[in-house]
Amino acid sequence: MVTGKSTILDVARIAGVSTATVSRALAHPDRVQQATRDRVMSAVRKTGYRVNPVARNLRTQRTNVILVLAPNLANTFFSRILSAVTEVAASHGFGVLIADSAPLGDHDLDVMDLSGDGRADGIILLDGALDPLRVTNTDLPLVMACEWIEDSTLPTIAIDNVQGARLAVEHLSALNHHRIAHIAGPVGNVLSTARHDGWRSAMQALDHRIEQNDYFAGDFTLGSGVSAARQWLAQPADQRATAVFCASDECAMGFIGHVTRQGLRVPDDVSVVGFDDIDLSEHFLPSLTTIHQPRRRMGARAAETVIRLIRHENTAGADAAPLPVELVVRGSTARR
Amino acid sequence: MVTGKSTILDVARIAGVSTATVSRALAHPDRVQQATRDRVMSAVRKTGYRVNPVARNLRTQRTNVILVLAPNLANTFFSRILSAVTEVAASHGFGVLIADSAPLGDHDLDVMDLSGDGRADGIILLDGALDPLRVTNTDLPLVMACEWIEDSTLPTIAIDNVQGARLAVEHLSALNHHRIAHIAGPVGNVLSTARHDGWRSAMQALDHRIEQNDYFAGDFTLGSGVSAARQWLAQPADQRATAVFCASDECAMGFIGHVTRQGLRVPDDVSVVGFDDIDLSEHFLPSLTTIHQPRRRMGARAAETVIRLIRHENTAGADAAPLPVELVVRGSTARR
DNA sequence: CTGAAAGCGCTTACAG
DNA sequence: CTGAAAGCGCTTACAG
Repeated sequence: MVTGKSTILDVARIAGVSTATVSRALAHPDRVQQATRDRVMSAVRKTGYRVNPVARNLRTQRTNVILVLAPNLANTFFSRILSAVTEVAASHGFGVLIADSAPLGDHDLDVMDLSGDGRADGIILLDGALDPLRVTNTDLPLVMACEWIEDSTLPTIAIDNVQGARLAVEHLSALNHHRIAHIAGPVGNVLSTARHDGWRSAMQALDHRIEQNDYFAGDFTLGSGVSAARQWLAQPADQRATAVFCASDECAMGFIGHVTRQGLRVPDDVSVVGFDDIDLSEHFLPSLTTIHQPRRRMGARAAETVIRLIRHENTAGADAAPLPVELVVRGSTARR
Repeated sequence: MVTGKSTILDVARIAGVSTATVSRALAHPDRVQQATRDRVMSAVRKTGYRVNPVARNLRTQRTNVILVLAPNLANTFFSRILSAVTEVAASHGFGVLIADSAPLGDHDLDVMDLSGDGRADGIILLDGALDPLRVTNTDLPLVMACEWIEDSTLPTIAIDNVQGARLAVEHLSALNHHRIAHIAGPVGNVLSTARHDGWRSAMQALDHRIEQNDYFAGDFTLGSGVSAARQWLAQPADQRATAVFCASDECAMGFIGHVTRQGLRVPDDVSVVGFDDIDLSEHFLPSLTTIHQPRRRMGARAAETVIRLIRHENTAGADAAPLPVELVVRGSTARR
């Protein structure tokens, strides 16, 4: 019997008790007499009453929700992280709300925004390009995950991107490749920078010269893999890098797709390594050699960390060592 | 100069005005004298004040947010829909919050939940398995998108799934395939059912018999494509379907990946059609023939519809005809 | 075990 | 143009 939205007062009237009792019957059933509780519950059913979360939040100063701010929901990389966050949060009694952080960058969020206090008890920020001071009003616990902010002291869950790049380069080098090109991620992004650095330093450590044409700009997308492939193909065949390390799996797939359609073969004509190990990588043709990121663990750890912060529990180890990455050798790389 | 969280009262005191004036200076600058406004703004800056959205929502009974409930954030299919929703919403002054609808199915959300009134002004529900009566407290405008609920009168934005399946089958038939198998989506899902029906009726209309072994259970995932491929391969080579229509692109990629790794070739040995046209489909090897869904348009239309509902504007045409699908012929299908 | 009352942080008629 | 006051829908000490 649902009729319009009813408040706690409606329920109280029907049950013949005070609103305080209704509230207690719902939140602390043991603190109200059995008979009273029954009357309340029946009134709740009769009215279809549900507590207004906003009113409750305002009163209790808690929301039991964690807000996740992601830079790009169109990036398949985040999905598994989000589901891990949701799971862990649920097991601690928190709900998870997700918002695209891109709009926040544009607008002026000085005074009003999606993320402010009151809507959430804590924030997980996946976007290293956002100024966290602008994201939240001072007091809200905030943890960074995946990306990070240089010189900040925020608790951060991330992998060792430099090491990931190094593993890729060493693998290729061990297969006798010396000319190893790199297709980078978006300029300015911390992940791009770290992977780029890892590539450069590993090349140097192995005494492989980096040719001027072996760096390709990109942005993690399929499309950027395609356009890098075009540029690479435009180089004289005998002067091309024999292997390519891509800043993301999607980019690698774009590269392989284009190059293959142009008649070359991977890995026979060129070896390719990705980064991320998204679900599709093992099913791609050829299956993709890549750097595995523990996405579930990152999500879970991020959730645990904010929750601990929210509860003022010991946070030691929160910003501990980066999570380990792993080289997964599959079909897109071969001995030269 | 940010020091703890400050309230409107702090600002008022510093500016030497009432809280009413602070509120007005922020929300309706034109209604307060220039000089006063300046004092308020400077106090705002000094305190780092941001309005508490929860308090405002409670007072105004509006949130300016739209909540999107998605069944599975790990499904790459939703990302583009979500970004379209976010864009359109932003252009109308609404923020978008996203939540995983899966946990809602489990728990008892009779009394408290993520989606209740107060947190959002309207809901876009992408999950046809959820009972919308339980999702929202009566009054919140709700529109279904992608999936729908049989026999409900909710405004619904969807494509013609039966027609999509039909296009796939007709394409394959025109390429001289008569044995066209189907790998289905999850049982009970409206999309699965519609695509399955479309396959069956198209086969019938074309006078192609459906062999008992030509239906494979699945669930839209890569993995389900792989296991269908195993079953298909287990059939005697001369008794297998020569073409497969998959309920999703991911499933098709899983099928192609496995079958190729087992030494067969697509499309030479078997033609495959997917459904969705996700970003990767054109880059996959072979590129995937599939049914294109206008994901951006669906997201945009869903957003426009809820917003119109929220504003009590004319909703005519909201549940108009389904959006058109389109066959995209690429490399995974060939003449038999 | 239950109720009256205060208060969470805002906004908005209503006066002036 | 500005302020005092009420009220959005709850919860929680505090009495009884």
